[in-house]
Amino acid sequence: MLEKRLKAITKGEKTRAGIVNCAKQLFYEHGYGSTSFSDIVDASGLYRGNIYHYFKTKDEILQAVIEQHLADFRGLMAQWDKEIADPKLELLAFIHMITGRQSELAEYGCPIGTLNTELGKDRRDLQQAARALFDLFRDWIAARLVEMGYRDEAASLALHLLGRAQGIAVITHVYQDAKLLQQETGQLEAWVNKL
Amino acid sequence: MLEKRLKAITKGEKTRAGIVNCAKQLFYEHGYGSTSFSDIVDASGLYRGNIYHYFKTKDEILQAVIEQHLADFRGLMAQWDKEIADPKLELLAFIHMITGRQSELAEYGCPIGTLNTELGKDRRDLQQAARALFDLFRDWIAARLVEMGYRDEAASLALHLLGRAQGIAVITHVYQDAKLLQQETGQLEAWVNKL
DNA sequence: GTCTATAATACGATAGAC
DNA sequence: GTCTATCGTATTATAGAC
Repeated sequence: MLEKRLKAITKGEKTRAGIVNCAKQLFYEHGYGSTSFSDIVDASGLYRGNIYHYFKTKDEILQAVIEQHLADFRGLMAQWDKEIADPKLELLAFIHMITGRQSELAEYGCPIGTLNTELGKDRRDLQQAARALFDLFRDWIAARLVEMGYRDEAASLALHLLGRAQGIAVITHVYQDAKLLQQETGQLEAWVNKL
Repeated sequence: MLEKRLKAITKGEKTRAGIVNCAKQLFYEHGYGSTSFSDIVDASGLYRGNIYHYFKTKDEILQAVIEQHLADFRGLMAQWDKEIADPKLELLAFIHMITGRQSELAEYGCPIGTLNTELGKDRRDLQQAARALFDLFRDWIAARLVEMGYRDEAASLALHLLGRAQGIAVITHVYQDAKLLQQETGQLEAWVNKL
């Protein structure tokens, strides 16, 4: 029992995390609707009943996937906040993240944008949860802009930056061309530098 | 027989057009994957076999829907070309189209962007056809920019404008807020005016 | 060209043994 | 917590009468 309390990750939690990570990747690559429960079963190497032991429905898996995305990005932002003092350089780090993931973006689009776009059409209940991913970036960007001296404009400037990034992701995905991403992120960097 | 040749639209063509228009709306509102064949049956008021008489598969319906979109937008562009002499004012008409459709965009996103995003994930064969919608706008915008004196930059500026429009559509859809669209299109208009 | 019945399969979800 | 078998439904598509 002591051992159990000391160990941060139990076996069950590890299994659960494996399911979530498999589903996260599948949902990203094929979309939520196009990923079947059996796809998750096959990719995870587990059995159907085993997965249903952790999640009552496929929708619940998506909820966990969204929370995992949130945790991932919060980790990234915490790292930026820790390592980079200048808020403008932090915003450039955000753009650098996009260029660093250019091949994935060209193949599957933006993980948070494509998810919200899919769910926004006829699963608004779930899209409301996925929207938190946009809020996370919007608020973090706005906070950096406040640090830079922008006050009233911070919120709208943050959405502008986020929108530009989304537009770049869509174009890159549609044309599956990372070169387009590089051209456009260059202009977005210039926009940030002029702030 | 003479009568048949003189009539531009036969009964069969009218039925076919009805199917395509129903499917176009359903695909836009709910996505291609989430729209079942039965949904199209119900919305069209026809019978299953009747629809299968015109289209062998659901994918074929999508092909026809994409061609309908192409025809719709070609019609719009032809109208702009006819009525507006100044190429810069034509680009502003393009942006004005976006603001004019703000409520649909907030509810369902951009019809061509969301379609390409969905198909780009695991139906690349169909996305290749849907990409023609992006090409249509890209080429039309680039042609206007050439008229304005831009030569080498026309292609990349066209993709920039298209990307910005897509980004605005995504943000508007995610937050289901037409006000955001108005703010951002205002900035995009300013960008065009500065050209 | 219009209509109905149904095939064949994939889906999410459940039951219950171990 | 691990595994298998199966239910009920929805799916795309076909067959064939009218």
